Amino acid sequence: MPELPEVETICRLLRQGSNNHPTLTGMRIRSADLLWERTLAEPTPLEFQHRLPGQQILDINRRGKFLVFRLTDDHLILHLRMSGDLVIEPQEAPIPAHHRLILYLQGEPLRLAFNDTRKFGRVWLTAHPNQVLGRLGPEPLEPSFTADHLYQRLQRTRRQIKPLLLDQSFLAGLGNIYTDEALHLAKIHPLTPANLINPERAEQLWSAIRHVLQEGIRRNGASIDWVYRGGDFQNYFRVYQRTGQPCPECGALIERTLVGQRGTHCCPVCQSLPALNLRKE
DNA sequence: CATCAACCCTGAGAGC
DNA sequence: TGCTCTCAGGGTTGAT
Repeated sequence: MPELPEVETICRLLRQGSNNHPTLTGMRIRSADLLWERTLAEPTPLEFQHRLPGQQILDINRRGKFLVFRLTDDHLILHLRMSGDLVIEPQEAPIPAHHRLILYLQGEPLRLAFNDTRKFGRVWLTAHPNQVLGRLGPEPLEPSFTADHLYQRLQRTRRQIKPLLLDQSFLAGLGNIYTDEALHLAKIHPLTPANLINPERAEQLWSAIRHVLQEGIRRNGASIDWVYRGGDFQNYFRVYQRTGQPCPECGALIERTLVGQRGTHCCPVCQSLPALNLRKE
């Protein structure tokens, strides 16, 4: 479940380097080893092998939950989906289970590996990154994403707020964890129709979204289930995976329901639905 | 336009 | 112990 904060954490690690490895920026890709073909969304494996070697990594950025490597001629774009991770390791190390794509680097005895247990992750090599990223909604942490901007967008639809926030074309970067956390912080029920959220509540939601994302980044993301990347935001969840435990605000027991086929955690007291049945016309 | 189900996958956990 | 079953999860696609 890498969401925006987890992808941002990985992005910074690759860009800035760590005790164990230097920055990837400026390095050249020597060769690629594609171990699971379906990981590659485009182009064909043959063209990928032909085009990638020799290209230099000019820049590493994040857009929504996508990692974007700007290369000499192309953009290398990765989506980690459920279980993906990127690791830098010695080029001669044994190849762990679930490695799907390995990029060997020039001039350093290192490789960059895409590990993805569930095989949902995808990689694109393209000269036209907008064809992959173009439908994404605004970046929630950008200054241009204001509370009023959010309110205006909420007004345009009657969709339930939780599935709407998960829709990457509405807003880029939220997944199940941070959506549940943000809705609880803003005291909004996940089924609330978006256009019933007034400017005041919209501002609370805007603030909550940015707060949980910034906290997630500050804690280096959340490590849950079998995916561990060193983050500890999971220790600060207010509702996510806390079914039956007390709400940090009011002490009522957190409930788990399904909303748009997604496991959803919320406080039955803090997050109440507007009285829809009283609405006329 | 909004909602829903199926699909892609694996491993963890439950039930037997 | 070891088998089988169910389920979670993001995003895409197609149906209602």
